[in-house]
Amino acid sequence: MSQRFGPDLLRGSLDLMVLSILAGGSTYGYDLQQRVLEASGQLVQLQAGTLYPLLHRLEADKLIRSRWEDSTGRKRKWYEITAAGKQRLSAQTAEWDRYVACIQAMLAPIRSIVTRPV
Amino acid sequence: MSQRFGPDLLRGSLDLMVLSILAGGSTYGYDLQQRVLEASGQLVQLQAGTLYPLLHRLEADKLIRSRWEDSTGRKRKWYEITAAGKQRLSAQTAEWDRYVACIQAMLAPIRSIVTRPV
DNA sequence: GGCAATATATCGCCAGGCAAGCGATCACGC
DNA sequence: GCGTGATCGCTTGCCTGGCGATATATTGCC
Repeated sequence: MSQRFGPDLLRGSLDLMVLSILAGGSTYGYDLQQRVLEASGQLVQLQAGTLYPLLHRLEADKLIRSRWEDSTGRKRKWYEITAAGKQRLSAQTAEWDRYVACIQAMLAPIRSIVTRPV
Repeated sequence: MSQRFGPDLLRGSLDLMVLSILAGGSTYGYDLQQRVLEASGQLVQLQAGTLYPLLHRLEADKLIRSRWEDSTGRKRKWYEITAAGKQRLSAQTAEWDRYVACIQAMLAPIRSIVTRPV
């Protein structure tokens, strides 16, 4: 199992991850957790104490919508991305891209200098 | 002037930026602020209330070292990166690269779907 | 003298990740 | 039946760290 990422790194893009997963199809919390884990190559282990407050926040912001479903045997809360959520996703993806480009540019000079491995 | 980045995005990599600047040469706080601003294409405006606590934190962790200097006319506090700081920089750069790759992979599927601009 | 820029610093607010814990349900083996 | 572990949702409290506001002093310019 490779190393996980620090909380501060994740902070910027957990919304992004969740929204992107939901953009690929509706699902419920627990499954979302598994999907993020898998999609990240076991690197992002979304904790329950992180996931549920996050979902509630996104719902409060009308970016996602929820519905209890028990017809599938088990009582689960399904989440679906809204139109506003898709807009946010695309905006946030764009911001992410700009950010990455920005940091890469800042790191470029030192990549050649500090390539001394421990 | 392009849009700035949200605090949550910056949170993951401000240390990285400061260390990378200092790896390129010693300098003092205020100048560092200007350098980050310039190096980021005016996108990262490091606030004083962010910068100084950050520098103190890095110093407490022995990643940088400081020295008051007033021989250059003005009294300024110069910061220099330590050996431990360089190691941290290289480790954090590696983590950043892994993180970016991870997120890019997660976003890849939705890039083709949600390309509907507002 | 007045005012902006330079230079460092601190305080309090607040958002949010996360550990820990809770309660409930379901499947499986014994 | 009964324990055990996975599934499923949720909450509380801690702690970190960016940021606005504010303080303070110096320098240069008009």
